[in-house]
Amino acid sequence: MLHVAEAARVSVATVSALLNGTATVSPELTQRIEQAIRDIGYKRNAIARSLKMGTTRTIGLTVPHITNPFFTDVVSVIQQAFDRAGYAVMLCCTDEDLNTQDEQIRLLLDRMVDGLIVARVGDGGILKGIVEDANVPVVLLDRLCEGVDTDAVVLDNRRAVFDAVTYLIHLGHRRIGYITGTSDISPMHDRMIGYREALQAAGLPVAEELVRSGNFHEVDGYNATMQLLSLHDRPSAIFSANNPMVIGTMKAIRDIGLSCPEDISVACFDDFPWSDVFVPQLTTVAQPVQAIGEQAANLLLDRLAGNRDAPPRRLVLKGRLMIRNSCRPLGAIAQSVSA
Amino acid sequence: MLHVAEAARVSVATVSALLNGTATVSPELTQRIEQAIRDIGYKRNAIARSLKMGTTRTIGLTVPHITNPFFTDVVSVIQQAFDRAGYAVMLCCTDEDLNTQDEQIRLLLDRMVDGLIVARVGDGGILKGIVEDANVPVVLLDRLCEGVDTDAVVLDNRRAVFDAVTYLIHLGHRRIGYITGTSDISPMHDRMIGYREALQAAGLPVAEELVRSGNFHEVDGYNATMQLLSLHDRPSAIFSANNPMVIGTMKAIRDIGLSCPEDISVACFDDFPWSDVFVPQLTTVAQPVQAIGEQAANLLLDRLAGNRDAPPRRLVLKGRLMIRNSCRPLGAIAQSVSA
DNA sequence: TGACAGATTCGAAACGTTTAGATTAGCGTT
DNA sequence: AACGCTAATCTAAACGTTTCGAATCTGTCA
Repeated sequence: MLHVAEAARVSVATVSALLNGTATVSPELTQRIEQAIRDIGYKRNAIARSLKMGTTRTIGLTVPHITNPFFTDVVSVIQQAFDRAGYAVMLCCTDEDLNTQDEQIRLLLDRMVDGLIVARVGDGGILKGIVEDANVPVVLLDRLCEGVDTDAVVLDNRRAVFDAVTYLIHLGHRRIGYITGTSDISPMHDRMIGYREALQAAGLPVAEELVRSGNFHEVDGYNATMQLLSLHDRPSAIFSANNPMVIGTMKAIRDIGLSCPEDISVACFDDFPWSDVFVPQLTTVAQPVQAIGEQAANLLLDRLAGNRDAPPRRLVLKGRLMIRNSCRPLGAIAQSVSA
Repeated sequence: MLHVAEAARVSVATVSALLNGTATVSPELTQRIEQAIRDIGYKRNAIARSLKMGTTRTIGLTVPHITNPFFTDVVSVIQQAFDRAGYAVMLCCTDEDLNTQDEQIRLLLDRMVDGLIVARVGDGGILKGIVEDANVPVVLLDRLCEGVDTDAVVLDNRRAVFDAVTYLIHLGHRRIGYITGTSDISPMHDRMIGYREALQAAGLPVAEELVRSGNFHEVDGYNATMQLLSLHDRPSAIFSANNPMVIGTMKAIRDIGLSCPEDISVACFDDFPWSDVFVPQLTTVAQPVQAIGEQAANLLLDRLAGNRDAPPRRLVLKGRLMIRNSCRPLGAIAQSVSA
């Protein structure tokens, strides 16, 4: 900017005024300055600007795994929304590890991000302190956090799983395997409640051996399914907690020599584009990813626009059961259906 | 830092020296300073640091679509690599649009990223000028760019498609539909050559009506497949350019009432975790995503480490044909196989 | 004619660091 | 006692902006 100012024979203050439109500058100087900018190929240094202004127009976004299609989609939506608003997005993957998450958040905070969207991992960590300091607004995505009172967008997980399990029960299933993620995050907790309530509502027992948990990876789903399938009285249906884990479930079913839905019915959380192009077409609980991403972005953008001291807002969205053909009717129902 | 210095009764220079280890500071002052840092909860402002140092320890990464699993995986690997090196990653999606890409790159450059990894889109744009200015190192990912001479990591696309099509020919297929992306980017160009060469090597004609192109989206794959399937003499096999497009292909096959591989064989570019868990298990060309991401990161990290004027390096990696059961043998071969 | 208002433009401080070079203190030598 | 050397610390300038308040200029009006 100094060079531009010299070349145009004006002060840097005038260049700045023109660039920001903060004061009127005469046509003549405007012309000279614009010419100088073109000649020099000047680009404003956003770092210096950030330092002075105290805002970077950059936000931080952390997710456990970007390769999980649910997060991929949400990240994509969020990125677009902030892009439209002129913000840059720094993306971090925490790999479901609390220490990693804390490091990443520190990294982002060091770089003075204006706000944070966090699909958190583990419990606690530095997140709580950050929200309490209230220097940078934080929006929780997908997962609430005990004792952290801030804006959040989540699914009605309890209800979503309740509906899915109830659907399986209506098909005649009595022993329904349930594969969950690590229990320390809110969605897994709520979904488990939905599972139990659905069984109870139908007067069915909750058999603890039918509940398995894993750390969200394909291999965890595989192992959990193997365990379920080698039970003496194995389940006739399995509900799996997310996309990577259901892939493990399908592989386990294949490897053990069974097939879906003939021998075992499968449903899972999270829908994806190819859910219905292969055989079996998977019955899933679709999350409104577009809405989730947009709402999270909007909550943060609203804070960034200055609405700092409104009370924390919590948005709860509804999932949608996508019934396809990976679950088959059992017993009497099967007969009436096939009749 | 000023407050810390005051609280510890030292100068800011000493605090800085301690923090950066650029000079020895006495045990006594060290202790006072550390105490003050704890008391105040001081965090160094990376923006001010960046301004002074001229480096942000942040890189920019642009991809056409993060929801394409290929890019998702590569982004994930790259993000991890830079995270390990203490860099932050700003992610942008260009949506296969040159103007968007130019805007995003400008946004990143404004923010003084130290380097750029670009899976480019369209042709030209501001990319060329940036590489020539040589202020920030650029690594091209997946796609080369005419006239832009810089580090790059790409696949041997010609060879990969040559192998895949040759495989189909060996199965007895003679009319092989080919669905490509927009032809202005290098991989699509090279792959097309691979397709033609494979046909020619087998003495087969290249029928132009069997070649269709689309803009990488599911719907484009759907439309292209519909066109291929409604040809008078329809192909017995289809090779589809990427993951979203092959989903469209599978949907079109289903909607038209055919099935794969019985009526039509399908293969595609890019492998993904669930390629082999559903029916049919897709035959694909797997790209070494891990290696691609790591190499791209390494090239850039090397430049960032100061190796600025080494000549541009171009890494060409090999794809791998993953043979599954979405392609069936035809004619005489089919008989000998089933015999 | 002189004072005043409004429109432009400018000088300089500030944002929070890093760092070159100056200063100071401590200590062994001669 | 004077000197030089080393180690520790400090002063102040710089990075590239924004912005406050002051300065200048041009008319206008009493």
